[in-house]
Amino acid sequence: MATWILHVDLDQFIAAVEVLRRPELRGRPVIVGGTGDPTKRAVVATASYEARAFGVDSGMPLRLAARRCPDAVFLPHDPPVYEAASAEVMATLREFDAVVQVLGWDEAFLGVSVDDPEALAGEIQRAVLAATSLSASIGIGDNTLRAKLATGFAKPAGIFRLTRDNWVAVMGERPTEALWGIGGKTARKLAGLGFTTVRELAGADPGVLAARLGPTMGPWYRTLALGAGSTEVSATPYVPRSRSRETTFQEDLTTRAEIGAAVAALARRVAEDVVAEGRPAARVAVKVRFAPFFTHTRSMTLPEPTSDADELERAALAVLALFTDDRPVRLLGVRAEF
DNA sequence: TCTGGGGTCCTAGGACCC
DNA sequence: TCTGGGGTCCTAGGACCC
Repeated sequence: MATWILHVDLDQFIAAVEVLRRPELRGRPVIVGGTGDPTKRAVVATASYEARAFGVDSGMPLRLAARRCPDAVFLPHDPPVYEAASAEVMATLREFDAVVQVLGWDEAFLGVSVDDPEALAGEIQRAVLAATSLSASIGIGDNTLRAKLATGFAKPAGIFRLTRDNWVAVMGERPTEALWGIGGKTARKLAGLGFTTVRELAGADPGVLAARLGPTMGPWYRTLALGAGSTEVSATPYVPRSRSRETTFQEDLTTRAEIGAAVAALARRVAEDVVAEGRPAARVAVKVRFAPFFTHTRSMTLPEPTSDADELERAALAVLALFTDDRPVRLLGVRAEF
């Protein structure tokens, strides 16, 4: 039996969960994000395929989404409901003889040993659908990178296999940004070096990449283009390195008093999360996004790690005091690092 | 395009120490 | 002060992902 990595990814997950509890919305453009009011400061969490046909996608400001798709149904983001649906899906995946590594609400890698991975993928899709009424796409790969990218070709509701045998044929002429780990900024830098496609990046000189993109990241981008990825899937529970809370205000804050009060409130929410973690925080960071959209972060190592709400609040206010800019503030955030 | 919230990891410069 | 070299910690920022 051979070893395979399967990447299971739910289709339009958040929108699909919302449609399950409002069946009358099936087939309509549905956009989930913020409070569901498209005139507010917020972005799209997930759009249904019907809404995507209008050019609406995740991360887009709700106001723009409303302009592109005025007839869409806008719904508020409701994380507890998605967490519950996600837990059901993951429990279903764990019923299979597989190592399950959860990547987020709607994704997981499965490490499996089978002769016919497509047959297993089909069984998984049917089991998830039966248990949750949700549709999943499944990528099959000989490592995690290829399995993850394969899912993109499987959507919606399909199965696709990507291995060393078809890597160049499938990926070679695609832009470097198609790789998992290369975004727009890096793609532009790579293009500046003459590497536009995955095939070109695969043939790049690691030394050139290191000089321009850093000693670790530069050569790593080339290995991505070669299709290299981990063959290990780990079920080890995820241990967070930080916990944070942030808020974008509908109206910019302008006074020191209201900014201080908001940071104190965020610090106390973070303190609850730190207590829930059961480990003390070692650093505190404060993020300030000034109008129109300049973001700065300042941080401080605590004299002693702590989980105490008063101490974390005091530390957050001390870090806030390091900011001297008095422009209006549109976002504040507090992060605790362990 | 008036642009969320919650995370991770890497880079680079300066402080500090031996 | 005609003032090296290496290691580690702290901090700010960047890029990416879901």
